[in-house]
Amino acid sequence: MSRALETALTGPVEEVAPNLLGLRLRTELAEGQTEVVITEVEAYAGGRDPASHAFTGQTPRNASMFGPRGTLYVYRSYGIHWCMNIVTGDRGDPSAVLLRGGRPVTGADVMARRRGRSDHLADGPGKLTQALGVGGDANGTSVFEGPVTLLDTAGVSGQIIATPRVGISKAVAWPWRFVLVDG
DNA sequence: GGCAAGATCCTCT
DNA sequence: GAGGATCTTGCCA
Repeated sequence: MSRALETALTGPVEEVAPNLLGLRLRTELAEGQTEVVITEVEAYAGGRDPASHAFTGQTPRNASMFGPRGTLYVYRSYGIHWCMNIVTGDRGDPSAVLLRGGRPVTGADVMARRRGRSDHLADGPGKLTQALGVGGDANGTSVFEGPVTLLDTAGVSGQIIATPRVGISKAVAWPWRFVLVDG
């Protein structure tokens, strides 16, 4: 694993979240290798964030958010989609970054097969997990060990903008959504 | 044991 | 632009 990557995940989640933009996320499964550049994230600050799933404390569902830094928290959204977070807090601190979107760089054909279409492969939380083949079995695994692996930046340049978060009903005004735009 | 809400996506009009 | 699909979790009785 890369010490630099672990350092990039260390600190207040709202400062760590933009660090993830431009990094690569890779899965290597039977269907083939797929890799995206992370272009959209949201910060969720666990116990001090009313919009976080961990705000009311630890439950069986969100237990992986209380794991060590780099743990994946994967949950089912609206009974249909999977959404993926990377834990950034120390063990016991459920701060995490929701991965909302990415740009395919490797294995776009594999993603298209998984998605059943060739456009909009990973431009949303549910689409990203589907394109990468990530599901509930990845919950609790570490991005430093796989099967979902966080990799260093591909040298992507761009501008980072902060906006309010999407799809939540609490603390909606906090500008904790970060987007990488071409620069 | 029942109920309400949810960090979404796709199709159709 | 609007609405339906679909199901798990957590809370309350």
